[in-house]
Amino acid sequence: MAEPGVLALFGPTASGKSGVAEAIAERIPAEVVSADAMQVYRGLPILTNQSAHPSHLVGVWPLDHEGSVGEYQTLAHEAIDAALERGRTPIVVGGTGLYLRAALADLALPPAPTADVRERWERVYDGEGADRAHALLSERDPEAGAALDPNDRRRVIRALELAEVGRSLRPATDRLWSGGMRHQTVVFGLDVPRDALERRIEERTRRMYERGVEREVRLALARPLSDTARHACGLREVDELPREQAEAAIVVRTRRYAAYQRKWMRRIPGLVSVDANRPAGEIADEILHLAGLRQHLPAGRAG
RNA sequence: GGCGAGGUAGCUCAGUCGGUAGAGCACACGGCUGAAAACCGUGGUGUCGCCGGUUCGAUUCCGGCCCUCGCCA
Repeated sequence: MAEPGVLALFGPTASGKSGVAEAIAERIPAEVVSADAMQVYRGLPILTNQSAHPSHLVGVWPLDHEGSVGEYQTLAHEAIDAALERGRTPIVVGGTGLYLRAALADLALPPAPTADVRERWERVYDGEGADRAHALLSERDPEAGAALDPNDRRRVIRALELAEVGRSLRPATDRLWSGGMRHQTVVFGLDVPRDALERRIEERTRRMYERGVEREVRLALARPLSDTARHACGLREVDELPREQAEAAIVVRTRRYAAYQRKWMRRIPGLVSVDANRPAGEIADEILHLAGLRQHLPAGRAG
């Protein structure tokens, strides 16, 4: 059996993904590739919980850059392929389900909109109403119209943009999770019981303040921010609320995000679930064993 | 101790001129194709503080008690 070319790690916030990736990288020649829509940004390392361990696609975009999955996909493919060429195992570590998927597969992403086209459809949606915009969409792209709720402003506008250039938001093929991977890949899901995760989230939030998020956020907000970066969990809370309230609000938001990530975990086909409520080294050993990868430097740990 | 306000969902609160109740947030579930830590959809999870009275029927009206907050002692 061929050894897997790519390892992927997915799990909710605070499930210990980066620690496990790091432990794997200590055991085999590997390179970590991040699949996280917020850690790609440079300037909020504490808030977005960037790890000190070297990793591709962490901190590569300035905060005023309007990022996208499409752009990320290209960069991720380059990083993964380059690591393979160096004879190292890429470990794709993600928090963001869509980004992880884009890194591993070849999503046929439709073209990006031009600014004026988007603006025009936004005006239609906001000016003539959701129902009118949705009706217009149903005329031009009945399939997309049927699939979307008129209230889904973002997608209705996007679908109208695509219809204008002869594309569709609803291509018949290339469903999000049905396509194949670009390389031989095993995806591991890190599983942590909810109450344990809750404690880790609380702990992490407290530490963010000890490490100086308030200053970090103040500096970030003093400069232009893209809409994407503006949505980082906790940015508003740290800025607008006193510490105690902000901490509570961030814990709630992070918990909700973790639930959302668990949802993604459930729909990744072939995901191998791993108990992550134990030391990172143990998890790394199990993952390497399950993936059929031999450890190169078992030194003091050989069994 | 006296006066006043209040006790309804996990939280903040609305409401029922007597027919066992509903918003926001939280939570659960589902969707998602160049914004994904985003966006959209579905779902009410409840001893209406406790005990008694009036009533066919009380969370609602009456009495008592308990608790919280404020003001005065």
